[in-house]
Amino acid sequence: MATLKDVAELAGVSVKTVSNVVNGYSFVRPENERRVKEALAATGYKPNVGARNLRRGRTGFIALMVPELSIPYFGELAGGVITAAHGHDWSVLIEQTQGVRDAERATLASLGPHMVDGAIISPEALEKADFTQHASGIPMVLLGEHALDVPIDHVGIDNVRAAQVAVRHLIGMGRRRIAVIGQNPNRGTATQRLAGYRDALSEADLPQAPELVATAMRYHHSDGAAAMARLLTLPEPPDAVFCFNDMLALGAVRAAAERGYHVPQDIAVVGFDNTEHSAYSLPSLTTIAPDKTALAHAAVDLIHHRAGGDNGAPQDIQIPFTLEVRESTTG
Amino acid sequence: MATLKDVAELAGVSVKTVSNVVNGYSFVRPENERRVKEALAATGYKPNVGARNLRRGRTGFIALMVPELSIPYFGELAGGVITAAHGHDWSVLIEQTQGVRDAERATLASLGPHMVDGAIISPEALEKADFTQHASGIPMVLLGEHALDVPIDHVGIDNVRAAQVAVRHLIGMGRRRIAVIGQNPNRGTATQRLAGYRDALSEADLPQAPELVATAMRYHHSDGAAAMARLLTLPEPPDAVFCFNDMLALGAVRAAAERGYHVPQDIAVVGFDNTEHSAYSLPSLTTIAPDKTALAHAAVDLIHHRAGGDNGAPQDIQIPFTLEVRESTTG
DNA sequence: TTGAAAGCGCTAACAG
DNA sequence: CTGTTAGCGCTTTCAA
Repeated sequence: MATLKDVAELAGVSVKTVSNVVNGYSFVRPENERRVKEALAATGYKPNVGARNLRRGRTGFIALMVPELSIPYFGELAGGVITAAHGHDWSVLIEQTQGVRDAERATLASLGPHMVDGAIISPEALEKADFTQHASGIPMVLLGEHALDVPIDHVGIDNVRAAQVAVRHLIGMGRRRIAVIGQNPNRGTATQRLAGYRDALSEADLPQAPELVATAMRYHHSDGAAAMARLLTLPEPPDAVFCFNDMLALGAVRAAAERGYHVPQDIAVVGFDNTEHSAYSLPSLTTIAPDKTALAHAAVDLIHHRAGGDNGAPQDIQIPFTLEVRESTTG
Repeated sequence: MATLKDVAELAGVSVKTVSNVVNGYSFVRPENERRVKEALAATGYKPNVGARNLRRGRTGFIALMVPELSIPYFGELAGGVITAAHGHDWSVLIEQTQGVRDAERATLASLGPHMVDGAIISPEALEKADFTQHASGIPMVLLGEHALDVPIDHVGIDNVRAAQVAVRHLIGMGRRRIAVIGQNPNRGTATQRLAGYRDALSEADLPQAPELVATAMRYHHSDGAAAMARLLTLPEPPDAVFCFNDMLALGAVRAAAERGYHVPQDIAVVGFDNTEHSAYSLPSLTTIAPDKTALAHAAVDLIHHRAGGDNGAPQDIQIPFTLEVRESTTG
C-alpha cells in the first residue's frame, strides 16, 4: 500500500503538502497540486483510516447493539441506522446479544472510545447497575427500553400509549375478552405495553383476567403460536389478542387457524412493529407502526451531538407511531 | 483514558513490561507482574485497539456488504456472519448497497486493508470489471452470485440444481403450467435459477412459455404481488409459480388470494431462502432452504485462511440445501 | 527479565 | 504556500 510518504517522494514535495491536497486544506500552489494529484493517481493512494483516526482521536465507527438481526424489526432498524450513520461519515459495527444479559454486559464493556465513537443500544435484559459500572466514556443512546432510569439519552415510542391505542381499537371493534401475548418481566417495554393494555381495559370498565396475560420468553413465531394455543384451551377463550410484536402475532394467527378459529371473526389480532410482512400476511395484520426511519435518525443525530461536545442533560426523544388498521381486526 | 504509559508510571516499570503483562508474553518477574496488575486495575486500563492494530497491521474488523438488512434473508445471514466472526475475534462492519451497482462499486472501493481485514460481499449488480479495477488488497469472498467469473473465493449453493429441485417438485405434484417470478438480467443468481427451471421443464417435456417468466426488479412482497397479478390476467394462467425468494412468494400468495385463487388448489407456490416467516404463513410456504449457518461460517473461515497467508487458487464452496415441503404445494 | 527507542501512517503546530 | 517535526498509543527489536 502506498503511504503519504511514497506519494510525497514521487511528487517531489513534503508529506504536509500531500496531506493538504488529500484533505482539501489551505491553498496549494496549482503546480504542486497537479503533481501531487498525478502521484496520487499513479500510486493508487488510499488513506489509512486507522492511522488518521488514531491521530484525530476518533474512530469513524459507531456500534449498534441488538438482540438478533434475524428479527425483521431489528433488521429494518439496523438498515436505518446504517443509512443515517453514513450521513455523518460513520460506519456501523453491529453486535448481537440474543437478549442475554451477560452478552449485553460484555458488549457494553468492550465498547471503548478507541473502538467506536458512540453506541446505539437496544437492551433487553440490562439493569441499571450494568451501566454505572462501566462509564464507557463514549456517547450512548438507548433504544426502546425506558423503564431503566439511567442518565442516558433515550429514543423510543410511548409504549404505554401505543398499547392503549391498540387495545382501544380492539374494544372499539366490539371485543370484550382481550388477551395479550408477550408479557415478560425482564423486558421493560413489555411492562409498559402491559400497563397500556390495562389502562385501556379499565377505561372501558372491562375486567382484567390474569389468565389472559400470556408470557413469552422470546418473541418469535413459535412463541406466539404456543401462547395462542394455550389461550385457546381456556374454558372461555379470548375474542381478541394484542401481541407485543408482529412475529408473535403472526405465530398466533397461524395457531388460531390451525385450530379452526377464523381471524378476525372468531378472534382479532393486533401486532406491534409494522414489519414488512404484516401488510402481506393472510389476513394482513393490524399493527402499531413506529416511525423506524425517524427512530434511526434521531439516535444517530443524538450521538453526533454528544460526540460534538454537547454535555446537556440526557434527552428523551419520543418517536411518533400510528396504528395501521388491517384485516386481522376488521375482516 | 489511561494509556500504557500511565500504567507504567504508576507501577514504576517500563511500558514494555506492562505491554508484556497485558499480552501475556514472556516471563515477567512476579513482583512486577503484581504491581502492573494493580496499576492496571487502578487505572481501568483498556487497550487502544486502533493503535494496536495500526502497529500490528490488522484492524480487527471484517466488512459485510449486503443489499438491504431489512430483507429477512440478509438479516439472518448477517446474524450468522457476526456470530462466526466472533470466533476469530472479528467485529463486523455492515454496509448496504440497495443492490445498486454504483453503491456496490463505491463500497468496494472504500474497503482498504487499513479499514478491514477482509470482506464478505453479496453482490447484486456488480460486473467483472468492477473487481479488477480495485485490487483492494484484502481477502474477499463472494456470496451467492457466481455467474461473475472473477478469481475470488466464492461460497453459495448450486442455484441451478436448487431451482431444478423446486420445479421438479411442482411437476411431481401434477403441475403443468409453471411460472417463475424474479427474473432479472442483472442478477446472476436469477439467471441460474431460471436455467434450473428450464432444465426441469425440458426434462419433463413441458413447453417453455415466455409469458410465464415474470421479471422483478426488487425482491419485496409488492414485487411478487404485482407479478402474480400480471400472471393471473393471462388467458391461460399458471397452475404453479416458482419464486426466487420468499418475499416474492408471500406477496404472490397474497395477490392470488385477493383474486379468489386458492393456494395450492388453484395455484401452487414455491419460495426460496426459507426465512422464518415461511414456516408460519397461511398457507405455510414450500421453499428451498440453504444452510445459512454453514454459509456464514464457510465465508468467515475462508477470510480467516486468506488473512493467514493462504494464497492458493480461488475456492468455490458449495453449501447444502434442502427443499422444505409445506402447505403451499401440498395443501 | 526489562528498558530505551524506533516506528506503524497520519495530522497539526510551528517555522520559514 | 510548504517543509520539519512531534506525537496519537501501541508493539517490538536491540541492548543491557
